[in-house]
Amino acid sequence: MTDLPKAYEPQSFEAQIAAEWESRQLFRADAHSPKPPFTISMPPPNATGQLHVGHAVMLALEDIIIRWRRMSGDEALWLPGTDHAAIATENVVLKQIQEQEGIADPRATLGREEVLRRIAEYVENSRGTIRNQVKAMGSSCDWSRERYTMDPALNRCVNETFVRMYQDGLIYRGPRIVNWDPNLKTNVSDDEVDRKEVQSPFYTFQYGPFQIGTVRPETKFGDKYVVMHPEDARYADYQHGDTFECEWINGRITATVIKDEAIDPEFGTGVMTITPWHDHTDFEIAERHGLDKEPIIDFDGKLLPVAQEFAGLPIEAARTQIVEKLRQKGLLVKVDDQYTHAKAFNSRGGGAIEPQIREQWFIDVNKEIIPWKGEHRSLREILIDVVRSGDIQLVPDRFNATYFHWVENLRDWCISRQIWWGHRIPAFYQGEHTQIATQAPAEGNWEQDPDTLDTWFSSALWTWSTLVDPELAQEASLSLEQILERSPDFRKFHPTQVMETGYDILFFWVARMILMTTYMIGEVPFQTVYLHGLVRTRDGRKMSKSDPTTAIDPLESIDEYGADALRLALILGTGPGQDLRLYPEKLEACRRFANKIWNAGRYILMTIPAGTPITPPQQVQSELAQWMLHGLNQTVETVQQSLGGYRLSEVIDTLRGFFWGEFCDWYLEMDKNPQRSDEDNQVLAYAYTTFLKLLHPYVPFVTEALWSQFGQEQMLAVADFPTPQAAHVFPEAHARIELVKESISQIRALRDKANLGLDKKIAANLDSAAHAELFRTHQDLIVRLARLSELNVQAVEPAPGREALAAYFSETLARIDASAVDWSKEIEALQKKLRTETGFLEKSHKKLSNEGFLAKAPEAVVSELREKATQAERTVEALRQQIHELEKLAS
RNA sequence: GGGCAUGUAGCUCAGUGGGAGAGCAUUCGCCUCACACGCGAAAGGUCGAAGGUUCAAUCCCUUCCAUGCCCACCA
Repeated sequence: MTDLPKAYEPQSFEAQIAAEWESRQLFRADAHSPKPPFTISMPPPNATGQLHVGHAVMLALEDIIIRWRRMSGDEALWLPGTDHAAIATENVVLKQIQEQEGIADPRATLGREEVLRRIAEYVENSRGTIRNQVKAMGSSCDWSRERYTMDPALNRCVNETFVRMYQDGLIYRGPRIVNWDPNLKTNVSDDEVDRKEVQSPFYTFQYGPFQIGTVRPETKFGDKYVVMHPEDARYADYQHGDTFECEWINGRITATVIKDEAIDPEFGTGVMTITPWHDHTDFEIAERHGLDKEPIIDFDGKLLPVAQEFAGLPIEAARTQIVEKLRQKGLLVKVDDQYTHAKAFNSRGGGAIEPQIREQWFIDVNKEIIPWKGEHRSLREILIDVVRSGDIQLVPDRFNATYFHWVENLRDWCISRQIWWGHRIPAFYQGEHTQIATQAPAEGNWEQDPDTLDTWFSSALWTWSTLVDPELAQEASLSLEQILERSPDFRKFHPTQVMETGYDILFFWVARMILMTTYMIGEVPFQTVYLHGLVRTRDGRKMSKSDPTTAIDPLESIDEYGADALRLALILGTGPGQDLRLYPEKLEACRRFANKIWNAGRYILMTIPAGTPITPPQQVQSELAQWMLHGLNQTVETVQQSLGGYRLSEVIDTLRGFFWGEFCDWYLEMDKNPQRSDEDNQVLAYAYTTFLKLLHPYVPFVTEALWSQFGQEQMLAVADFPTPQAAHVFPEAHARIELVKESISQIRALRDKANLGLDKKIAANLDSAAHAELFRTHQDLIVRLARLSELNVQAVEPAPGREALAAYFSETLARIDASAVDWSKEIEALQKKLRTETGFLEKSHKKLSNEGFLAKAPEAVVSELREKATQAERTVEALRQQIHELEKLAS
């Protein structure tokens, strides 16, 4: 019946199946469908990027969820897209121009328009790459709705958002200290700053009557404030506001004493001078006391004229010279070369951060003006409320604590960047005048703000800006409300159901989507946030793209093991929020599972007649079939429960265990019977195709390939997900077959030992009452399995059943040469078993004579323990006898 | 300094208030007509340590030890 190739070779069919899904438009969502919506917005990978293993995890998880919901009858939309990744992209392209064309400063040489054209060109080329890579993973997203954070429609949303926030007074412009990167010549947000431990000399200088500590002497020119803790007894003689004259780097200065609690009296001398222009803490102290601020370093990282003889020097060079000058003046008290401290770096590929004060745009997170649940709340309060109230659920929920902590310490968000690639700030200037508008004023000579918005500003709108109708978004006459109102996608698919992303961008992105969406739309962007962990190497190192010795390339893995195997490997053995280790052996094991699915399918297709229905059989006579259906039914139930709780690894564990361990290893083996009835065939086809459906969200390719052999018109991707069948509950049959399995396993173990010449008790075991009963009722199954389990087929065959098996074993025993056997090991093993068994027995007896236990434990537990204890007694007795006999043999 | 995790078989990890589980690796026996990417069997664990709650703890509570991550203005 089948034309399937013999061997499982995923490379030979995966691409074909993906193309088939696409040409049939199976993943295209219908905004007018009556079905309930289920939406996932794909976290947009950087448009310039290559698919890396972190993306692969994201794609696997989301595809599983969306396929499951689609098959379960939801109108499923998984919306893909890419992010323009402002700083990272601009940086890459500028570097490329520098290296390939030898242009030292491309921005100055080429101008804004040309640079933007080049970046756009570069992005256009690489967007296609990532799209194909996403498809290779088997992702069932709706490509007809693909979006890009720089789409015109999204730009409209960005501008509308900016303008409304400005009008509400939530966006303001002002001079603030920012994290300036002199390398990339832009500032970055607090969250984009990485701190690394570095060792740099810690200097102590004489500053008037005080000794002050610093690692940054080069900023100290303008220092005319000396700060200490108000409670510090050592400096009680000095009052806040006292002034004194002292000798400093470039001559005498007048200094003022400031008392502030930000100072740690334990650190250094408990006294420091401040440089408000170039340090966050100092800036805050200066703000508190209304102190002067003065720039010392320019935006290129060089000293300003205030440094006099040092002006124009870069920081590092200036530092040593200044220290030398102070030493000569006798003001250097000591140097600690071993000092380590956390220095700030730009995590977006830049260098050291040099804080600067600049005019920047900010979002005010504390202004309580937003109508929310009948009150006026601030952005920060709403952020807390939606998670606390359960409107948004974090999975796993332990991230609540970190989330609240972050929100509580949230400062105003600096949204302007001094780069060109991105959404340009919709602020227009004409002399003294400023206009904030979605479009440049028609009249007059207005100049737009040169800065662009933080990438996260536009991605914060992702869930809803991607659902606005792109054409409506171009209608300048329509308001944003009207556009949203008339966009069918937005009305149908927002809010989304699940946001799935790495826990490392909970703050960058997830929190900001909540912030912007609740403000603009008045509803949450998503209901559930599923957070996945980092991918690590076998020994726990973080997999890094730039380090080829640690990174596993998903595309190479797909080539070698298939996309199905990769998906499984990224899911198995991991919970939400848990880091995951990936290594070749794991991929190999997952490939073997796919191979097992393949071969089981081939066997079934080869042995059932063409046209066998895959519908659930109505009447099932055979006990074996009943056992199968019962187990399958339980599996479906478990799977449904686990999926509902997003315990995605548990699901595949259950499925693999039951499919491989029960269906293949027992059912298919016991089923190997030349005279199979129609009923048997139908059960087989039904059970197997049910597995295909259950497994499909995890391994879409191999299941779809096999499904295609069952003569169904509909593709598996849109088949109905299995639900428990009330008619398939057969507890008695289930219990009996389980007993058969257990007995057979025992017989196999005994047979192995007999071959080793180590057991004298086989005949006795075979004669035990329980086994005798089973042999009588299940001869046929046992014989079939005997044939397949390396038991001596000839011996069993013409007279099947217990007698033949017993004869076989007696014969084996007769062949054993007692004198050649070392019994001591076997005796030891048996004694160990005896010890654990008696241990359990003692424990059970103690429990059973405990009144508290009898009174408080559930009845089922008590009776179960009684049974087990009785059984244990028998086992103990049997073990004693065996040991006794072996000891006799040994002597 | 605050916060959050983790510690279970040699390795990677599931799991549960009622005699410890999977995959890989190991040992032994099998090329059995779906699959050697396989089949059968075995071995391997004071479930990090010590207390407490409970009739009963690997699981709940406390403390400790180890490991990792996040946040924070220590100049």
